[in-house]
Amino acid sequence: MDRFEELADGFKALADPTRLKIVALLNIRDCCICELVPLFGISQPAVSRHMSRLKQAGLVTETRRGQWVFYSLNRARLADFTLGVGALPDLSADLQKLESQGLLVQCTIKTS
Amino acid sequence: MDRFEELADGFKALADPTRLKIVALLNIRDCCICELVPLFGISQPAVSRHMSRLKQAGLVTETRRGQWVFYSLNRARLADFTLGVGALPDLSADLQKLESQGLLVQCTIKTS
DNA sequence: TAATGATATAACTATATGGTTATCGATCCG
DNA sequence: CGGATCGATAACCATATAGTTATATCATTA
Repeated sequence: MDRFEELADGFKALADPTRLKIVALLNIRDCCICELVPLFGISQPAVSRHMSRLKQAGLVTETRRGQWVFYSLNRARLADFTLGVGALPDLSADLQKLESQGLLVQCTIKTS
Repeated sequence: MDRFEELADGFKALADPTRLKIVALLNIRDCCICELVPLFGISQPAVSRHMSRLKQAGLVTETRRGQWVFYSLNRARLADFTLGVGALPDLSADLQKLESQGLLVQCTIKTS
């Protein structure tokens, strides 16, 4: 696969509004699938597959903590496509809404 | 359409290796369709539609000169998606190959 | 061990995408 | 005007994508 195909694949991973929102959210805080589901109007498997796509593009990494899998933004990789994270709208309000609804996971388990 | 959809549309325009090559080429020199066709293994209508996609995303502008339509890179717009043009491989060699084959248009008509 | 909860995967559907060939429109030139 | 060239559009086809529901996998906990 030549460089253009590699780059195109990366852009494909970013070429979806839901995945861009995921990136914007992970820029604020590591999240697990169950936190993201109520934010988007889509099913858990749909969120999971979006995350797989981001993972395959190297844009996120995962860490299992107990029964949850937390996803982190790979900012260095994101920079490869030089999407300035600052260019994304701030979604703090959405997270705050989740928190006010008690939907944020309070994970006390240490990273394995 | 919210900001995320707008951004996603822009990334979609960049999420194709042929279009990335077109961007890389336009970064070197304005081109018309007939110059690009022999560079890619695809038909003239296919190149034309790729260009439409880039045009719709605001990434290129067109200028008719006689029977040719020259396309220019909108670098400011490209910066919106902050793809550093420098991140793209240099395709000068391809253009030189075209030139050596006499396939570059020598347009003497002034911009209308 | 059994039940529960979080993710991932499978199978399916509808739409989007990227290619083709055929054809239309516009411009230039004899 | 008539022919030739460049580009755009139309119609079609194959594949990719993003969603769904159902189910499997893995970890926690009673």
